[in-house]
Amino acid sequence: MHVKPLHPWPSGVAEAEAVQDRLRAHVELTGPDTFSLIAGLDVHYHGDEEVTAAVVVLDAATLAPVEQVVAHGRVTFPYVPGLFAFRELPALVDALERLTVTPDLLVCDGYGLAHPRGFGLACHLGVLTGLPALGVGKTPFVGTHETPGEERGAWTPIVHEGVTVGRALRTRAGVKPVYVSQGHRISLDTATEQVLRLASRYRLPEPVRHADHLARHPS
DNA sequence: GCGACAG
DNA sequence: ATCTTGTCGC
Repeated sequence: MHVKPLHPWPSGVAEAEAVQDRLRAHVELTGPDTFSLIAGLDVHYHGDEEVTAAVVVLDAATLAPVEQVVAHGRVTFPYVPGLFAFRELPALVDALERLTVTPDLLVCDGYGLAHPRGFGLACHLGVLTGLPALGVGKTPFVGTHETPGEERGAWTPIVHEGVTVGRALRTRAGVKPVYVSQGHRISLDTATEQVLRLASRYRLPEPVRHADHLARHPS
């Protein structure tokens, strides 16, 4: 599939923040509410600079894998909370460009709107591909939230600067919640619904689990 | 001012 | 992210 070029690529923190501030205007918070091909994305780190990015596309109805691709690369950007996307984006875009099918939803490992400047990895990937995208985080990042109820499906809003930017969602009874936020072309209700549907067996959505496995054990 | 801070 | 064993539970 085609992905918009990453250029201009920032060389430092200030430039990276400026890129986020500029691209944020392109984010759309509404979109389709059903999907047929769902992609999970993840990156695995080896040593200091080497990374493997993996994308796994699942049939939305059966969750059967349709296509799997990996891309190897080197990380150039330092880890700065809020600029995390600049570490993983090049390898993830390489992997996406190797797909022969075009998914209609990207499930990203990280945040979308729930980000210091409202433009996390899921927003960035959504804008570059033009596809609906959502982010699933494993630990709280920005904003405040109450602990959701212990039952599967329970959720509470994540509020940042007076605005709801995501939800803490319990995907399995008695297991730590996950943190869902919109990336691009999706409503918060639809993002929540998809994550809950994709995470009935495990805490994290199946597409992300498949991608994580593939990135660790490329075949 | 200081610490905390997606992966 | 990663460095790491056993253990509890389905």
